Amino acid sequence: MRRKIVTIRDVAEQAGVSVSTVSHVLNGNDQHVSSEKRDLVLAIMDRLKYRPNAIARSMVKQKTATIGLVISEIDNPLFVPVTAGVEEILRPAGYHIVLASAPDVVSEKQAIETLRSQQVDGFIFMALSLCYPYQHLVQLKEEGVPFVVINRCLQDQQINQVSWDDRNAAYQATRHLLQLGHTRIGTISGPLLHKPPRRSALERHRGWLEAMQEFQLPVPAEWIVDGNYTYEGGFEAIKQLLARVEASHNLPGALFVATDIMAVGALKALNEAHLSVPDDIAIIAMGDPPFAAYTIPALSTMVLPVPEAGRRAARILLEALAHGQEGSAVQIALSCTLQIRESCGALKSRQIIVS
Amino acid sequence: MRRKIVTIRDVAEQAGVSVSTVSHVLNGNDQHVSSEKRDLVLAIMDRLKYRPNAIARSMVKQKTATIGLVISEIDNPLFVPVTAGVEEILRPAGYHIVLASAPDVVSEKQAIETLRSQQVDGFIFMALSLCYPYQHLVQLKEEGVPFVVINRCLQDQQINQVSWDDRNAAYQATRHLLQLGHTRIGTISGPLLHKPPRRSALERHRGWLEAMQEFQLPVPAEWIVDGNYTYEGGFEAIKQLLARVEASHNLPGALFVATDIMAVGALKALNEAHLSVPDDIAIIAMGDPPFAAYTIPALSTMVLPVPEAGRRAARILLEALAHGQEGSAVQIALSCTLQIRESCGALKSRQIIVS
DNA sequence: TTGAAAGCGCTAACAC
DNA sequence: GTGTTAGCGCTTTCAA
Repeated sequence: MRRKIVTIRDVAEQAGVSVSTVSHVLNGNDQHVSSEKRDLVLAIMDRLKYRPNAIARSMVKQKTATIGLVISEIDNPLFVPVTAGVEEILRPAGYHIVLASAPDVVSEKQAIETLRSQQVDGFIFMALSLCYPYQHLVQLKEEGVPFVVINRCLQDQQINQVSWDDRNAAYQATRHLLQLGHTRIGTISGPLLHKPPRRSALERHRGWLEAMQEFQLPVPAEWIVDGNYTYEGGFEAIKQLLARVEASHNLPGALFVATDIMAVGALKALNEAHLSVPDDIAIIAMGDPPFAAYTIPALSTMVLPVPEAGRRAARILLEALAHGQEGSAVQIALSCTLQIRESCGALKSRQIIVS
Repeated sequence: MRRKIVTIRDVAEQAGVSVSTVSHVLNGNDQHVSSEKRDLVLAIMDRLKYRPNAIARSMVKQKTATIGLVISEIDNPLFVPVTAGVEEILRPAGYHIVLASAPDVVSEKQAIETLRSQQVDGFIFMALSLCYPYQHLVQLKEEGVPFVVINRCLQDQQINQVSWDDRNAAYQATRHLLQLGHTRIGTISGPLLHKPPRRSALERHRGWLEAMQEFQLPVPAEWIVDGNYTYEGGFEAIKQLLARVEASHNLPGALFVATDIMAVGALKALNEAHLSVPDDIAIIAMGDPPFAAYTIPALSTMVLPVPEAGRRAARILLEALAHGQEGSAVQIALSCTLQIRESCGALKSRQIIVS
């Protein structure tokens, strides 16, 4: 990369000491070096603009102080805050992050291979909640490579995992609607029929359902519509809902929408239909990306603690890196908090739960 | 990283050949190896689950096939599409990307140091358009390290740069408003008074001004308000504009808003003031992040070709990596295209330009 | 406290 | 074609 590479040997020569002495001051092994020599060496390094070669060091130490962060969808809004959380913990610990995006299992395997040949010390996998096969992860584990997995659907108790408690969050979201006095609550769900299944979509749907059933509220099939986790899906979901109830005029008074982006699409379709949110239909969503606060009306939503997931994952990994993997795996489900904005409106007259 | 590391020597031993033969098949130097031996070696590699050590290879080859991507703001919406564009070009060329976020000059210098000690082969710098000092970049250049800079404010003709033609884009945006028949056009600008200056804010403002002056249209000071490139800034800008014209009722009929996020804030404030977009005020913005299509009304905007900037930067870098830096630097200003959606409405009765 | 020397896993002359 | 060997820049015993 540079014309003339300054090596530890050049420094040693200039300073009139041996390479091992230079190496010692480089690594802060002060007990092995007299302070005069140390200062001298430091001065020479400075003068020569010596830059230690991390590659060479990694080769002998058999570790690189870098970890691989493999992301299933680089344009997922969760990606940036997770990365930020991971960085926040890993950087002060002296680790670097190398990123790989791997939209499917095949490219994930490839990414793992590549990163391993780059000698990363461990991995964090950040996924959609897709229930992919994960045999290769089990194998990674068996080979003794430390890693942790965020937001993935896998049953293995031996694998470090952090995720969100989607079911409970959806339950709480629905309860919020109930507390506001709503009883006619429909849902725009994530892709319930997707193959492979999407854990979060299933769990969120289940949370909504449980809340409804707990209060013995009707959940007509026409109020359940799949929005496929996209803006367009949310938009179409409303169109479809409206078409379904056209004859019956049986419109729900509120909607639990499984992601904010679908809620934004729903808002658009509702607006086109001249239906007001929250007056005609209240909406609560989940996720809380930046834009959730910027819609008209601003979205009430369950906030996923995304950076926290990154931090937790990083800490778990650091622990594994330091003390080996021998302990049993860590499994964490982070809980979400309610962020009340405008899309659910105020208390309605009759209220079925008080809590 | 693994208990027992399989090396090229193990493979050679098992196959009963020399390490150089193994190395040759590893590097696809087929002309130097008989096909029987090659197949044998390949089989052994497979059996032993041999994984080449990229670190060791880089050490001897004096290059790592990785480039450093340093980003000034990781949560800038431009970041992901730029990265995607860079990846698209670099990956097929066999390069890896290591990411560093460096919000200020100091951490940028640090990031450069760190990445250089990791022996990256080159850099791409992706910036806000801040006019930071860039002495360290000049020095990088002098040391012969190839790099290219995206969206940065620097005058050096010797440095590879790709950016957007902000001035012209703003000019075109304003012309769109003019063509629609607007003549009373205000602006919500980026931070014009920021230190260090922000090139894009200045240029966009200038583009608007030039269009207005070209048609000798009035640009009253009360129609120019600083929105600081944020949602909140856009929101407050409208509040302020409304306050300023409260007495005179001298409201502009259209607004050139320098970024979409400010436009979203403006939409909110306008909505609160019961002013309709585009009927009372037309809005055109710049940037075109995903949410620009999702607002109500959807934003007409000048789209910055962000992935293209990433691709260009990557290609320039690849070129420099392959053939050295001896040629003069490449400087590209990408032009933006108009995306018409809803926020400007339809043609008004009288129209001052036809083109 | 200091230094000499043996590698880390791989490539690339250079011999054969 | 194939093998031998000298490093790449650094850390780390082990002696001195």
